[in-house]
Amino acid sequence: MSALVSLLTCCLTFFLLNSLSHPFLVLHPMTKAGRNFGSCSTNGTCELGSLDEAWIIFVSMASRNLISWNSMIAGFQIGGLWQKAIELFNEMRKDGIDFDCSTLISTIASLCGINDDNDVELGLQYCFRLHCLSIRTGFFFEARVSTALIKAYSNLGGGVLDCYRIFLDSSGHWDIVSWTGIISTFVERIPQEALSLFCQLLREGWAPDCHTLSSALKACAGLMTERHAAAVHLLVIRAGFEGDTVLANALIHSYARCGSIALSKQVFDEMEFRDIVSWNSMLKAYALHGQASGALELFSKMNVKPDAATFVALLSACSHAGLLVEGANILDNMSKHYGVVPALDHYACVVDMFGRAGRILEAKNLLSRMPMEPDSVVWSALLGACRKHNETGLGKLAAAKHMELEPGNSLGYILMSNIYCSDGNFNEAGVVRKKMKRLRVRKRPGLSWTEVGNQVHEFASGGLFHPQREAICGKLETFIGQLKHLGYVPETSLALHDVEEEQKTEQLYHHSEKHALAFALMAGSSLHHSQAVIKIMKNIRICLDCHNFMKFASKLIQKQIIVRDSNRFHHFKDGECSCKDYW
DNA sequence: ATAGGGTTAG
Repeated sequence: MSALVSLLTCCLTFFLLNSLSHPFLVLHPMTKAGRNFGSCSTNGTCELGSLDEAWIIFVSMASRNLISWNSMIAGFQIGGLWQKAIELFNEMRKDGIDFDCSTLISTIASLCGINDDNDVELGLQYCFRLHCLSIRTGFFFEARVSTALIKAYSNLGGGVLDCYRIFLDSSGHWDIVSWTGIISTFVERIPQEALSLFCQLLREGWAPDCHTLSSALKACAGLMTERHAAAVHLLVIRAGFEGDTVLANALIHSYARCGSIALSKQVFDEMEFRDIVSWNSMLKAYALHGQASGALELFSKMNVKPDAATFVALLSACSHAGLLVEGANILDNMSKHYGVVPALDHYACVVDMFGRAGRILEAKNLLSRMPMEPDSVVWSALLGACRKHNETGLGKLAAAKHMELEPGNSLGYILMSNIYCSDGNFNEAGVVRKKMKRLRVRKRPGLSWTEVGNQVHEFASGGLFHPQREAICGKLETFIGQLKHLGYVPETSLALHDVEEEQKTEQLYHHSEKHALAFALMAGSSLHHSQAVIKIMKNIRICLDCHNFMKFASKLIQKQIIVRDSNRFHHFKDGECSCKDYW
């Protein structure tokens, strides 16, 4: 009898394996025995035919062993059918079958398949229950179980601290995979912590592998610290992972985000096998730095079939550089020549492109010509354009649409209020502000970072929180005085409130990037902290005044200032910006 | 036989 169960289980596994050899699924022939199942690619969906066949065998089995159950759950997990996986796990427990840690791992991992916001709450509940169950049964202390839990919580938007708690609770059972799991949880939200965990891992004598290293590189990309990226690059070389395509892709991305596009190109050129991500990463690097010609030239050399991301990169490059004709052509031809149908993000790029250039009408026409309903990103592109070119009528419509589609996002409210302000209609502006307050919509606080003396310093708007606030404000004041002699005039027309002129100026002076620059200058006056280039990164877009400020500053201090805002890079040098004031 | 971590994101 048990021989029959084994045989059927083998069949089931066979079908599952079959379901995994779908082209969307990547098999890893080099992985160790027992992990020959492969994994889903990001857009991968399983060929359900074979999964169905596995299911038929599963239900027809008169008796099942633990492996049959586990395989079936794992099949659902890899196929992204998380409800089915949970259901089967529950059924298994109802039948009184003892599960093992593989069962738990697959069930927990299935929760990573949740991609509908409406299911998140439920997913978190399942996650918590499985977490408790793991602790009760002792399986929690299997590194694979706790790592799966970390990933599942993290994917469901759970708190980083909750994830970290799991990591700490399972201490003593860590391996390099659990380290990578917790690092990648931090990377998205608190890159500095991710990097510090990576350092801790090194100090404790663990050997990072390709997975760990690429997470670490992503953290460097987030932090904009080239020094760190270069250090991790050295580790990559020392560990002999130079041939790893994913790692090289991470390096390209990371160097580009750190402002060193030349290093990105070097990594790209030295690669032996470039995949679609390599090309796209390099194209995105050019787009990020406003080098549209570089992007177009690289695209012409591309020997891999372009995908949707390729065209987002190209279109955003055109948008950043104001190449209207090229951009419009690309949008028109991408479907015809390359079989990639324009999606929302492509339209958003082109609406943004026209809008930036002041061709509001074309932006608006494109928006109404789109074959699908514009989403909030498209509307926000139009909104930005309306603000830049004082198109108040259309701006109000765009802001209203944005508020409707994303009532929790401050953007629509703020721009709407700005439009009223620039019209001098302060009453209406106040109404919008109040509505925002009533709905408890918070503006995303502006933050800037800069690295001084091997430390990354964070600045909030208004200089709040920084221990040297007083000194920074003092420095800023004298510095602004000097800039005014060079011709700097504060740009107050876009300030947010209906307050007196003087107060507006006051608020402008406290934008976080100005504080960051003042701090870098203070530190730079002591010789051992003097830097050739000052790099500042910012979480939201740089405003017109700060942009102007940085131009004058670069002239005054005779140093290059590089600002990375949420959108792109600005290289300020001798009073000018690489974006040619077009952004 | 089944089982955890990585690269493009405005």
